[in-house]
Amino acid sequence: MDVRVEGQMVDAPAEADLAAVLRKALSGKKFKTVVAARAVTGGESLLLDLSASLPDDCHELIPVYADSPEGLQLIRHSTAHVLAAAVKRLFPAARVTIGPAIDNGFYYDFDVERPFSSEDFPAIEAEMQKIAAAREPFTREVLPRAEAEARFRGMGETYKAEIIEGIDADTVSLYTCGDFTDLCRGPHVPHTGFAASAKLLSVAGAYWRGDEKNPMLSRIYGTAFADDKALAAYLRQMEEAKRRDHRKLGRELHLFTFQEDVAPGMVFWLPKGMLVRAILEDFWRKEHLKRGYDMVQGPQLLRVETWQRSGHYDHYRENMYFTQIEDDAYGIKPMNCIAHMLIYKNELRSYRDLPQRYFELGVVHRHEKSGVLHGLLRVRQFTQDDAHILCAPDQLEGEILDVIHLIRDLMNLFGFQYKVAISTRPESSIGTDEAWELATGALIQAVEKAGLPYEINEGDGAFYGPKIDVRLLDCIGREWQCSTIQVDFTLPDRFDLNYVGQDGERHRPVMVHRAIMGSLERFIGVLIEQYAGALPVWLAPEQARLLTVTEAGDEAVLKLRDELKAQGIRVALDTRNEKLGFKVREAQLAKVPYILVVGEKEVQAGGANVRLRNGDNLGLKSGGEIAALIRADAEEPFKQGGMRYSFA
RNA sequence: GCCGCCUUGGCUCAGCUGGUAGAGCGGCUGAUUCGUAAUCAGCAGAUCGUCAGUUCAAAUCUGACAGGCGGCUCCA
Repeated sequence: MDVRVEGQMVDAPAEADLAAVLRKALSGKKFKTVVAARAVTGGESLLLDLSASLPDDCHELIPVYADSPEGLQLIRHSTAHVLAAAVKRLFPAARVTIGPAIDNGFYYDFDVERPFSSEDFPAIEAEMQKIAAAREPFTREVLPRAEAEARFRGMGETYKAEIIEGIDADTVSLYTCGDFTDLCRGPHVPHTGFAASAKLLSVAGAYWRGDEKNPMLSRIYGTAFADDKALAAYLRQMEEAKRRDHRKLGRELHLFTFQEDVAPGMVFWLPKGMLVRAILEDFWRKEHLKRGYDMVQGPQLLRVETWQRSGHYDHYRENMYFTQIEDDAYGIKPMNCIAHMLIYKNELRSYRDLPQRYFELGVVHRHEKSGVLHGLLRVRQFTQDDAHILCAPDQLEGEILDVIHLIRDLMNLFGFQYKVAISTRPESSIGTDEAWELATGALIQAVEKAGLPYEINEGDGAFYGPKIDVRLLDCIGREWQCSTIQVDFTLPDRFDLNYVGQDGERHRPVMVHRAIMGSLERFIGVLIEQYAGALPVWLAPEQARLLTVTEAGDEAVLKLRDELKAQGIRVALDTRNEKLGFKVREAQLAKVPYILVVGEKEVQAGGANVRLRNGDNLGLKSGGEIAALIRADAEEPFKQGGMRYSFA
């Protein structure tokens, strides 16, 4: 039969394996880098081992190369097997569990008496190298389920046996490389030689099947590439990413600090960081006013009875801080919604008043478990750009759409890549089926109307309603939730919110909880990493720094400073008795966008020599020109989007 | 909260198998007036996270606690 391979037709004998077919079409050099192949039959293509025999109705074979994304995933998955094989040789008592490929690498979880530490890596890596050098073939066998289960039980591999119990099929496949056999769906690379460019990265505890109630396993993370060069490049890139870490940059740029012994998980904003925050807040308040929100502010402490009524006391107590004042118990707010509802309830509302959109930069406290704190990205006290929209049911979709547009505009302003997910009804939840259906439908319709790609997270919604979540990435690719939109039919009920409809009857409003930046702390943290500390000019705490060459420039520089300040430019002076190179270096490391040098020439001509933080030199410019330049630069990001910000 | 690792001056880090601490940057003082990523010199600054224990002797060993880092779980 004839099979197409990369454009050429190959005659494939019956019962040929994929490797034999590919070898006919590809040069020897090329063939060596093939790790698997996709067999195209009819409309679909199946990823198969090279040792698999050619499916009957296959008319095309697509080779999967080692350095392709799919090939890398296979290499990493196979390398996880090699890791497990090495561990079993060195620690025969270890029981294996699962070991998948993940983004940028793989992991394998083991049940061991003594958890692994990174000190075990050299020995394990050496053993892996030995296995790789032996180029052991990965061989596949298919067994009836019961037989496979018995075999793993016989080996004492109880976790594997447990996995097989859960598999809904008559047969399962096993893969063997050297002396190690693992339950695995496959496919795998042809031999262990493809696991040669691997490195173990870290150890971690992980619960069996991700459940806190299950035993803690010892997980080893690693990564693997097609060759050593690619591996080295990746490791260098990771080093580079660490330089963007907002915790490091926050310290170096004097933006914020933590005093762990005084207030763990709570930020001390330093003057420069607070200035960034203040600008961001100012912009954001104005944007909300433009979009029809009203600013409100509720109290920080509410009496405990209120939290009991809202359900927070039952469902959220472990995350709350409480305090006792005289004879009364108070809870510090972990959310802003209750106060906003009480503000709504302060007056009798008509359908004509809807929607009511209450906006608050609300400071909330949540007692997060100690192990989860992470710089600005996970804290215990944070400020939400929170709003609660109370509307009639038929206004719901339009309101959600407006919120999505606001999210889109903000993300575009900063050039963030983001992921959207819709979370549906969880098992333990309250409310009627109709309400859930209506709310979920409204969310999906709105997201589709806005043209955003999204995924569905089944059963991941809040207990009172479904939600849209938007996640941003930090510098090493971890996802952090920022925006969230939640539809809530329950709390308006619990607090007996009403509006008088056209019919003169009382009706229940729907509440949309939404935050766009999510938490200002987290958002600024991601922002710092996104820009590697070099914030856009409109947010830069110090937009320009004037440097003198000698003290002969002192007088001129003061005049220039005042001129720029009068134009609303945030400008600082460096008239220290240091060499120019030293001052330029410090300004550049401080990521000041405009470095303005005043020496003898500039004193004569008036103005300053303009250097940008990327090293470009724009030459001599007058004070007026410089101010115009900086303002134009500050306004640049706002040109495309639907937003404006006036620089007063 | 759970698992592993870590915790030495403001920052980054040395300190080997136990004999009561070092450097660079930064700070201060002085000299230098020097044109686009580091001018030179001097000085100050740490009971080595906390509390116990082992020891003649602990930054170094043991334990508990606190905090941090990487994960798990959770979440904005």
